[in-house]
Amino acid sequence: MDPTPLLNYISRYVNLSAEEEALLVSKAGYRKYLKGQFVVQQGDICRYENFVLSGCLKTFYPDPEGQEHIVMFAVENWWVTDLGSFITRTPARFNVQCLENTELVQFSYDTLEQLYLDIPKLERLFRIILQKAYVASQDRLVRNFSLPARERYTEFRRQYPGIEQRVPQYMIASYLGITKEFLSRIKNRPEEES
Amino acid sequence: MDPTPLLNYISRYVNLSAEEEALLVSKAGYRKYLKGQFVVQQGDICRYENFVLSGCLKTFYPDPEGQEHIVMFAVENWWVTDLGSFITRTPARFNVQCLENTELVQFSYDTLEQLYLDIPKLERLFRIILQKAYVASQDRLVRNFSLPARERYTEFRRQYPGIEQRVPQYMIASYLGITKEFLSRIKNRPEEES
DNA sequence: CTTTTTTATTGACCTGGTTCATTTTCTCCC
DNA sequence: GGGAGAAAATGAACCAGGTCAATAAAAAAG
Repeated sequence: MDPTPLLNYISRYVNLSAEEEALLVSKAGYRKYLKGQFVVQQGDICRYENFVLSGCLKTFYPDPEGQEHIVMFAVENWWVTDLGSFITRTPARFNVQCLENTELVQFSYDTLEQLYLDIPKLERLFRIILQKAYVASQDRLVRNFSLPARERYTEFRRQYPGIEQRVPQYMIASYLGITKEFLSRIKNRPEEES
Repeated sequence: MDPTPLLNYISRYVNLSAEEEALLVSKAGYRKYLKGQFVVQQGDICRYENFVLSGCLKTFYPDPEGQEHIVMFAVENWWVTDLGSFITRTPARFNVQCLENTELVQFSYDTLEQLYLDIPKLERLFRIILQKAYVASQDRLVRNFSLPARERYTEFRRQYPGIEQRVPQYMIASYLGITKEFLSRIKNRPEEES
């Protein structure tokens, strides 16, 4: 595998020495998945924090009535895992599935904990990443409360310009929290202006 | 001020030496607010990360139509700030207002950045706190998508048993993303069973 | 190219939750 | 205690978005 994308990504937040980079890479796992394969399966304990080198994945959750709700998409340079399961060693509530053939860098729980001790800068790295992720999650919550579906869709396209071309429309509807039928109507009955 | 609650809280996640604790406390600000006062005001740059020693606050956001949406409540032992504003030094999108007389421990941006350098364990502390906050935020997102209002309300009472007694009902409705009228109906038309 | 399967569109009807207006109940302060 | 303002309850009309069912279009398989 080529760890360059991961190291480039990290260097945006902290400066690792050459030795630290080497250590990190030596502890990193690498795995290829085919389209359709599950990286995390609901009910299992989620073993890895995953960095996406290439490909595209969805994190989703079947609700009590069996409807699938997509929590997030992940593409190149994103982290993806069931964080709740990963940090508490409890059964995953989400599934993570590949929507394309995908290459991941993987860090197991124990490896990552050891890396935090060996390279304290990683604490800083993940602190910063998590700050951003938390703010993004709050933003999304706010949008879901205060914007109607049509505007959430517009917002989605602004924020994830690439993804709409890569995933089917019914998954975008699920991400937005509406039905595929309603999203179809939104697209085909464009904004009647006053 | 008595920093004991803060130190107790921190000790749940990392072990600080006596010197580190002393340094932390020496850098901590302390401030009392009266019921109704604003700790963060939308449009200002949010200057502090705040730890609640006593009292109760709401973080809220007026949507384009002027409706108030409550993003979170904070009580004793919670952190509260507009994190997006705080970390990026940009105007706050949220307001944070006291619902009771409130005592806060405050860390300014520069102070906290310096503390991260002086006490690297704080990177770990906040990394762990943010992991939990992020997971909680994702959970809430999922609940908002997949549960009807009545069950979200039940869930809210399970998760925040104290708060319902401390804040007016219309604020809980706002937190749940429904109107005060509808919450009133939910409470007074109890779950018709089959 | 043709068949099969997966996605997307469209229509008719339905419902959870909103809006607005009115009334009742709670607080709390003089 | 009594009165004023805030909070909660209630009723009636309404709407954003959902459900179900039936095509149509596109993609994948052969």
